[in-house]
Amino acid sequence: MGTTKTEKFSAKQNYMATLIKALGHPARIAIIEYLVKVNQCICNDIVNELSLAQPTISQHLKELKNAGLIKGNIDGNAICYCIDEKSIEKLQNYFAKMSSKLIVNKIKCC
Amino acid sequence: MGTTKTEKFSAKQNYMATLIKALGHPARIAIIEYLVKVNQCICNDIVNELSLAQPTISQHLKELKNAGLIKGNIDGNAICYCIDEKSIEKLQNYFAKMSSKLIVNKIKCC
DNA sequence: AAACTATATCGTAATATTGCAATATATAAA
DNA sequence: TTTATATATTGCAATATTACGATATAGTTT
Repeated sequence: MGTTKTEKFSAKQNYMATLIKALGHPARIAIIEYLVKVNQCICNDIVNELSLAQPTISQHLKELKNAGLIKGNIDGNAICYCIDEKSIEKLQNYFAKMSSKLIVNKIKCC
Repeated sequence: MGTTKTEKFSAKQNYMATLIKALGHPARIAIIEYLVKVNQCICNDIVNELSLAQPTISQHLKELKNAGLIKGNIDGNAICYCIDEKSIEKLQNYFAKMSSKLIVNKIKCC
């Protein structure tokens, strides 16, 4: 009890849920939006931009990275982060497809 | 401690996070995909489609409804659920805008 | 090497989420 | 009006998430 029953859903459904869940927090939305704006930055830039403690930002970055939403490359003693565009494209495609299906099926609800 | 610091983020960021978070679970992804396919249905149809207990489905429907992703209308002794298309459109627009910004800024990361 | 900078990890408290049995509520059908 | 059908709510156990101080790790600068 208490754990998500992933085995009951398709691999695609679980994958999309993971990707979407990683963005389901305002701090991570803010991080992604900041990265879109500045293209690339180091963790400390985000710590200065958002007012959350460094370990908190680090933890959010880890989740975004695990989900495949961002990439991180070592750059001296810092780590340079940027968006993994493919993941955003996947999200865009997912919702675009869903939207078009909704338009086609447009039958008034109930 | 332990609570999301919503006051540190913009209303738009918090709103998008709420909408996205509601979809960040495979059961809710499956419910939405099912609703896209069948256009409208009652709770019991979903209970039969997914293999989760009725109270679990009811709880997921509540979350989807609170986030504004679905609508529910009383229909006899049942409740007819359908997708609120506006919310899906918002998600589509959000990621489409983000994608186009990423294409414009396309500078190799790090 | 010592001091500085940047980030990750550990540990922990507070809180939230997930899933379901039991039960309540409300309409429909017999 | 009893029975059946459909959904919501309550209560609870298991687990996950959020946030951060303290600390570890690793490269940079002086």
